[in-house]
Amino acid sequence: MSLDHTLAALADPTRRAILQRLSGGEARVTDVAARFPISLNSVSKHIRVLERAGLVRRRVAGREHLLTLDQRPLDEVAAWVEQTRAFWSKRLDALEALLVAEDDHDHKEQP
Amino acid sequence: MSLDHTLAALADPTRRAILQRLSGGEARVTDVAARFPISLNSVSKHIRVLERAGLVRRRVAGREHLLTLDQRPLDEVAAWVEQTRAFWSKRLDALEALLVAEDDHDHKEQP
DNA sequence: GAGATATTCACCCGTTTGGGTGAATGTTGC
DNA sequence: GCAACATTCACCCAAACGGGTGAATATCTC
Repeated sequence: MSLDHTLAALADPTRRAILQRLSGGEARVTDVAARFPISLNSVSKHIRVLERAGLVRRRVAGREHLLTLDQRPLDEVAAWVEQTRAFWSKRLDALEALLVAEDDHDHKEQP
Repeated sequence: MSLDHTLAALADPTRRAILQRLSGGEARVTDVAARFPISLNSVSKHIRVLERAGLVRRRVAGREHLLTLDQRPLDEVAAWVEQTRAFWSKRLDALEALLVAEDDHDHKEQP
């Protein structure tokens, strides 16, 4: 499972901002870097992390590297989160049901 | 926004496994640690990371620390992922629509 | 009070991370 | 061919991470 790489990549605000920038369309490394106060080199490293996580794909055209998003790792994250959330909710619902049942019981005990 | 802490906490497989363990109900630190090949001390550190992210709450009862889940940070992650996914999809749908429109145009050009 | 139990605190260690700089590589355009 | 451009490579640095050990603290139990 590549959840590790994906979640780690998403855990950095600069990288999330890069993804947001790319959601506006294909862009070069330099274009992406222009919006950040850090060096082009650091942005390049962040992009590589996003690439390793599969969130960004690179198309080399001459001296330019065009970057686009890949949604699939995000789909995996969504699937994991929803599955986990559903499981936790079920537990909490069961607990609540149990408490309500006990409450009903109490009401019956006190006419 | 605490997305940073939450995503970083979730990016580690041991920590996700701890959460899974806790989804089975309240447990002590030692109980949680029993399932992992690493030291109790390391598990304790992972638990603290999960606490800092708000995913786990601790209730001290005498010498025992009882741990429970808190779903809210996971809800935040779900909200961010779904919002981002929706935005990306919209872009991709728009792109596809554009391509389809061009395709239609082509068809009209070739009777 | 003494010993066992549960947990954290204070360190040590090797690796990764996020930032930086300067040089190297490859491409474009004149 | 040469200068400008786009990007990465190869380093440096401080901080954080994930693991470990041993000691300290607090609580329970006898």
